[in-house]
Amino acid sequence: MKDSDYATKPVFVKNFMDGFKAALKNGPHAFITDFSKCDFTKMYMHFLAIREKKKEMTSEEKKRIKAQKDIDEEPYTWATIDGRREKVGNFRVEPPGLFRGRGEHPKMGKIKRRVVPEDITINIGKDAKVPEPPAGHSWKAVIHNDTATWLAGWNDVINVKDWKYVQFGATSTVKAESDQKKYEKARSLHKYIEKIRKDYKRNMMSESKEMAQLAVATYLVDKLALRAGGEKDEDLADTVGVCTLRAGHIKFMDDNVIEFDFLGKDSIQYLQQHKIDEVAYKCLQRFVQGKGPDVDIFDHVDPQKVNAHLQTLMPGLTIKVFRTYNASITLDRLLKDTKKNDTTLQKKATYDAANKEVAILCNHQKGVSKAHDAQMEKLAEKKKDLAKQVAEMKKKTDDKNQKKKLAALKERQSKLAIQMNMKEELKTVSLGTSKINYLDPRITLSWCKRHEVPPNVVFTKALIDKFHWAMDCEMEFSFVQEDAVEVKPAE
DNA sequence: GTACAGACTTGGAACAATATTA
DNA sequence: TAATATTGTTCCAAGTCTGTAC
Repeated sequence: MKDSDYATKPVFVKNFMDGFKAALKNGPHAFITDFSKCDFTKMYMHFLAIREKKKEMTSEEKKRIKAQKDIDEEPYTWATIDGRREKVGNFRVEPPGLFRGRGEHPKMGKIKRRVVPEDITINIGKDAKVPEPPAGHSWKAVIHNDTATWLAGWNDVINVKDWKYVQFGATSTVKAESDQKKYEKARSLHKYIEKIRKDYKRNMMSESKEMAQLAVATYLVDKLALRAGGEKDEDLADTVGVCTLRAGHIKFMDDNVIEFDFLGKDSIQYLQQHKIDEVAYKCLQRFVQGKGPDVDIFDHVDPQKVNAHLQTLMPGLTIKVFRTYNASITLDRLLKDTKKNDTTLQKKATYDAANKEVAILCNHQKGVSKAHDAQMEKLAEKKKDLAKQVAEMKKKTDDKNQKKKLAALKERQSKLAIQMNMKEELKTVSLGTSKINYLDPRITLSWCKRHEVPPNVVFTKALIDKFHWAMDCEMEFSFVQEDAVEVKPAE
């Protein structure tokens, strides 16, 4: 924490000091009140030393320790549901520490106290043996709710209204079934999408402000894959989604182009310009008219209303289904460009390019790694060096292998160029999130079958396990069902 | 209709393991 | 073979959405 930039944020420092002072209040160190006079170097060095020691261990030592840890934890990693023994996801409670809220979170730096057995509610079958709490302790409660899938839970110690749950792991039947349902729902949206698009285009012109806002909000959700944007408490970071967009978050440019600039989930900036539907553009101008930058654009609707309207058009449809639908159908469409005779490596590049497109659509970002610039510089050095080698080789007219060597050098040059390009382009784009949450695995796996690409080229072991339910999908699987008519993306 | 608790999914960062390069 | 880069996994914060109570 010391070398992260949290320690430079006043809110963080204040919250931390409030907690720290309270902890010291009745002891011999109660005189400590000023953060700037505190020197945590000794503690820092201590933890640094532990980390160094870990690094120095031989891989055999590391393996031995890991194996022992696995044995110790084994009893806690399984639970039985409907007679099946299945993997538990997060079986450990969260350890004490300092709260690391994202963005400008008003509670960042608060001390997260230890969670004790007395905080924990156990949810277990009526006749099952209740796990023993640690000696001298007892559980807060033991309940038998067989309509919920969580195994244990406690009130979060920072946002007390929130609950934290112990859940089954990604490979479990409950998770697999719900994942499957999610993708089937997104897939069936395709059958309704034309009707829905017609509906919102018509309603944009409605006299009713609520109807018009409903329509424009749905349009933005469909076209830009934005999130719903529920109302948030004051004591959380100020982030927004469609329904909570404020006038200051959009700028009207020429030619029906709108610039969106707001902080979304996890305080990730959404900064994109889009040419949008002419009527929607005019509607938005009307919605913001006379409003200051801090006033809601969609003051007549909220996610509940949008979802209720969507459900009049398709059973079970909600805003987030559009994200899944548009992500999956984009992958489906782009993978069609895969060339039959390409090498596996080239096919993977096609896949990654499609994946990247989806990540940009969903605005999945990551921070630029600290080493990025240095790494790029290194590659640039390499590029220079290669250029020099090429120039020298060109002079060696007496070398009978000159042509061959030159070709090899050129090949290395082009590979390096592609590598540099990719690295720069992906420095802020996160590909993993859409793979885990938005892309129907059957699109990927059927593509693997058709193009003879082993699944582990595009999926990690954990993902292959998570998507076990999709492994035996048909080679001809198509996200767009056969009986569906052709539909173009939202304009 | 609205507010809120409850339950579950989604998300980036940190950390760990593995692969690649010098 | 060590240093560095890349890939994979874990952690836990932060969303969405449903059901219920008034």
